[in-house]
Amino acid sequence: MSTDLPKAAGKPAPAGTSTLDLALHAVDYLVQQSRPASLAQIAEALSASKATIYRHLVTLQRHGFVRQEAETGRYEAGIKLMMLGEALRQRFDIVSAAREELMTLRDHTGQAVTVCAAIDDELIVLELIQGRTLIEFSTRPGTRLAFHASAHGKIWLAFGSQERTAAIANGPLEAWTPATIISTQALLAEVEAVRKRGWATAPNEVITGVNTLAAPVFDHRKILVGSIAIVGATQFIPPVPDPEQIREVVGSAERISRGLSWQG
Amino acid sequence: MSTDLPKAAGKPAPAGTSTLDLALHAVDYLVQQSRPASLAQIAEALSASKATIYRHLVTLQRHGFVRQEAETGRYEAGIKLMMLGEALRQRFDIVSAAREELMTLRDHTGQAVTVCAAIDDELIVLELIQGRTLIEFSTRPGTRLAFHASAHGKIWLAFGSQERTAAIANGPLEAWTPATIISTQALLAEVEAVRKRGWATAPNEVITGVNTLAAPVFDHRKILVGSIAIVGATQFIPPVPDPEQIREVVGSAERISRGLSWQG
DNA sequence: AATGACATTTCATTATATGAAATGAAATGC
DNA sequence: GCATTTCATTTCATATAATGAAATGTCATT
Repeated sequence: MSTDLPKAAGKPAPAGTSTLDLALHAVDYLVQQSRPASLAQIAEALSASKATIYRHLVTLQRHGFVRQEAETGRYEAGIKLMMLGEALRQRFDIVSAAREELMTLRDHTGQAVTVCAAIDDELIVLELIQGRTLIEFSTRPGTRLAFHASAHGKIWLAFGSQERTAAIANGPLEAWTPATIISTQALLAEVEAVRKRGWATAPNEVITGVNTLAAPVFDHRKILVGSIAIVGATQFIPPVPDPEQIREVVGSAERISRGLSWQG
Repeated sequence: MSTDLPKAAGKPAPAGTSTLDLALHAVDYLVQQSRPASLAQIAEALSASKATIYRHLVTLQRHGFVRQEAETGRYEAGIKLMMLGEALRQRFDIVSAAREELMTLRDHTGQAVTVCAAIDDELIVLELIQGRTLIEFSTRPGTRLAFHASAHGKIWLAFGSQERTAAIANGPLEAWTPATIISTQALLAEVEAVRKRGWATAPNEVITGVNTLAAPVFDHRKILVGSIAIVGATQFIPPVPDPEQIREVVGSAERISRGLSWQG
């Protein structure tokens, strides 16, 4: 019974480095904690010895990923993570290409404006410009959105890769609110409708009382590279938005797309 | 970006983990690159073997710190860094305590509003609310500011720890523009003036043509926990700001401080 | 002074990361 | 269509480098 098929069932050798794995778990742990954690606490949470964790924290600290409270000696996540996050955000062409247009969109509609991009199986907010009323939930840059339960997500399902759309539609669809679409059929129908009309909404699907109106941004190859949206209370952005609002959002998206075409 | 020097004379053993050190350097490298990098390229840049780097990248990828381009197999920084950065930002009490007040401040002044906090020897932007005119440079959350060359920085020098103020004033003072204060004496005099009047400006000191007007936010123990500011072109925020602008900014800062007192 | 709660260091032990070279896979050139 | 180049990936023997238990240092609090 020679079962020497390496990748048959389980994974005996994950082919990585366990030292690094432990250290990264420590970073994750520290980010999750809202208060600085003691060395013993971290060691216990990760089932490692204090000495090991200590050495890793020293190295992480040298790199700025972790910082130590001067008074208590406790450890917490380092602000370098914020700097790295911002550096990463800047890499998306759409962020710089869209700036002025997004300000105009906000001023014309009065609503908050957001920009999203999908990377692999993650949909992430890249930009938020606050409108007249304060929108805080699920809109900060760095936030992850659900493909099936957000207007941005529907844009990506409608105009992004078909593989992703199939995978998402067939996967489990979590209900964020009672209005979230959780049936595969209903989702595919909605996505088809979005593709036809060129814009998407998600009234009450992320947070009850909040609606979003999104449109796609394409690059010079007509490949989807981002989505923009206005976000606001349902009283300002109705489930069926004003034609004027739709015109503004779709028009902005088209102008940004045109701007991206020039970069060849 | 300078992480460490080998400490020529003092300590022969740096007391860390070299494996982790290498992996963190890889993350730094990938964040700095604007394009995805090949395995060989990373290995060469870090003077390590491809096998080693490969294993580290696999582990980093499992944790989301790194991602691999599907087509080319090249590696780039992962969006998890953005998510961690945002999670970290949320931890600052002042961010949630100040939200509504900042919106009001923006609407009253029409200018962009920023919030900063200092951690150890870093001054970092935590929040930006765009005004009527677009302000982009040195104002994004996650950006690091110079203590001696920003209105936020002067607030921290005036109302923060005296050790830091002494260290910064005696350290090298880089000139960002011709107007940046680079003399220790001039800086200390300016800081003293800021302490007396309760607000700070930095006209043309960060970027020529841009001015910032900042004020301190204290917690219930009267300890400085943040600074808020309006940022705009010098034509909107003159080197000597309007009394009305000063009243708005200082008033907002005081109301946020009052809000923080209730959290005991 | 004595205690306790913590971060830090030491040190022997071996588990584990390592690099050279082989392999596989996919473009590119002739 | 075959040879060549350029990658990422895997293998494997070896020694480096990470590890945990326990000792030490440090700073409060009693």
